[in-house]
Amino acid sequence: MKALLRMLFSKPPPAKTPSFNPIFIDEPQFISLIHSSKSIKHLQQIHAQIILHHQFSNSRIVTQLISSFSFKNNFINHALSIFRHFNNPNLYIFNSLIRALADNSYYMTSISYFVLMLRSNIRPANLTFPFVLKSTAALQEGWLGMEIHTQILKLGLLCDRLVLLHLVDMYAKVGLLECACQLFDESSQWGDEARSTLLWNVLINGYCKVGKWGKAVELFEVMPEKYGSTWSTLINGLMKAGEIDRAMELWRSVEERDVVSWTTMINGFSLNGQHEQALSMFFEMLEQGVKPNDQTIVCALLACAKAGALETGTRIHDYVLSNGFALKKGITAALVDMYAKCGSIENASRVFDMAEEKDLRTWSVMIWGCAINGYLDKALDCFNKMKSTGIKPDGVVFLAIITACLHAGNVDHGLHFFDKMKHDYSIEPTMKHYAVIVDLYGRAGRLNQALRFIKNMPIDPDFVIWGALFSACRAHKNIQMAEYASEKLLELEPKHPGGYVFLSNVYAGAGKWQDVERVRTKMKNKGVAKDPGWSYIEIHGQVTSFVAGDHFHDRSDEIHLKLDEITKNAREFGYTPETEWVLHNIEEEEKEESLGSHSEKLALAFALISGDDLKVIRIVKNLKICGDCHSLMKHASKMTKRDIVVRDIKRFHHFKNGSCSCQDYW
DNA sequence: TTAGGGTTAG
Repeated sequence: MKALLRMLFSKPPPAKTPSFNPIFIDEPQFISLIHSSKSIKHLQQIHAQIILHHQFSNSRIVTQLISSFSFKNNFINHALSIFRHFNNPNLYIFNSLIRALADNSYYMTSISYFVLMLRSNIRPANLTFPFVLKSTAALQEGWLGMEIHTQILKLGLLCDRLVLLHLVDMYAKVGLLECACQLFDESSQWGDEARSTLLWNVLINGYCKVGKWGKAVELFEVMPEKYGSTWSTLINGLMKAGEIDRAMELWRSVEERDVVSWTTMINGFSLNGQHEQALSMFFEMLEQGVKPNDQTIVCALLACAKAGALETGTRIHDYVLSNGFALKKGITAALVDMYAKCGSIENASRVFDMAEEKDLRTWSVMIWGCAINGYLDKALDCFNKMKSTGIKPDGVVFLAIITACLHAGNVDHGLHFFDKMKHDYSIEPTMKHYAVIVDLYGRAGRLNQALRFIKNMPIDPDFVIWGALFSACRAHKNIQMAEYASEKLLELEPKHPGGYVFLSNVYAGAGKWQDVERVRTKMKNKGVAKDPGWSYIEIHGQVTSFVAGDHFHDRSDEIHLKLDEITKNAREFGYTPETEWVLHNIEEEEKEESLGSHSEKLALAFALISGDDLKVIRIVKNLKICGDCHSLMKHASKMTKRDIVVRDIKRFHHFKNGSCSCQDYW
């Protein structure tokens, strides 16, 4: 093979006289060359040779070429261009293109080539349908699925077990479970061979995906032979439905727990916000001698990222390095994400810089990391570098870069990128993009512009949009506009606690206690409960969570004593509790007490009594940090001479020597 | 046979 490659690339045949060709390469040689090609450049050279050797109408070779190009991300256009230059494409050429498009998420285009195939009077075969159905499922187009079903019937291909499998899968994925069930029942006519365990699996998966896990359990129980993955599917379904205990019970009953079932549990705990359990499950798995795969590592790192568990994340990073895991794109992106979300942008950058392969997602997590940590310049630098490597930014990258502008308070830059995305890249903004722009205007106090922007949006503003305007009104004390926004919020989601909490916050801020009471009563009458605030802290690799007013911790008394001490000392440095952040109409002293038990403060006190050697105290909070806690953290960082890092729902606050990286703008 | 499968996933 090496000799053949050398022969090919060192002495290409003269381009102008292709008929005179001293080196003859036959079909099997070309095919094995394509299979062994390592880079895109290599493939392009082989493509050139195919043309020079007049082999461009050889469908066996071209089929291989199309699939090879499609395996490399971002090169699907090469596959398309090869297809377009092929005269009279046959079944194989069509199949390989349809597959290439479906595999690269170009679902619509793959369907359109399927249609073209039919119009060109080329009869689809069994191997055409798995990919066409995959695209249909992804597009969520049930009617299209039915049309294709008819085609399959006409061609008599329903008895093909994989065609049947994909058809049932498609119906389950587009939510037409009755059709899936009917097909499943009818399939018994072809015997057990056709009705494979996988077919059961697909149906059970379908039920889980629409949240009908009860039905899934029923099917599972009557299933003749239980396949490993079915357990995982079901456990995953139960976890997604929040049925943690049932999932655990089922998982315990699995005799041979494989990597996938462990990963499902780890991921399931994480999905339910139980990151501590997710991580202890991961370490239990290691203790039991089960080797994690890339996906397990990604899930475990994700749990660290969510809980802000830097120490544990670093431990997993060490594990990855010493156990021969290749730093492929998935793990790299997860590591960068973990370090960035744990507030360690230095380590995130280090992993990122060392990564051999950087895809859109790797760049994307890095830019997000810069954004939430408040490094606009670094985010911009990454954005430009990414473009120079030829990767085109997508909507998510633009969202990250605009968010970076938001946290840096740079309105003009943010608006510039928003326009650039629309006009230069033809990316249609999503609700999230609009929300960031509203936030951008709102935080800068440009409330009228924000409102005008919302009114001119081409899509109907959702809860988040009005919420962003609302927060801005609150910060800039515009009660009239806040009331308007809150009306919109309550219209959209009358059961969502956010709308009520927002409104009572505004009234409380303005001292309008009667109005606060009115909102609170309304909230109670409608049975709406406020989201509890919680915080995570990791000390010596152990994650602990606190909720506001928490007295459940073993060392609760000590924690509260320590907190009193910090507050007292802070007062001597000029800290006064900012009671406007309390909702209730209560006496000043009580208000102070209510503020005093916010979960991030409890976490801080816990860190101070248990981690003498902690140089940096890292806290993760599920809501936005309140002004009072923000103020106390600043004082605490100065008094204790320790850095305090708080990640709230929006961004990072790095407190150092009495000031915060957000410059009090958040 | 020029080529098709499910489970965990940011």
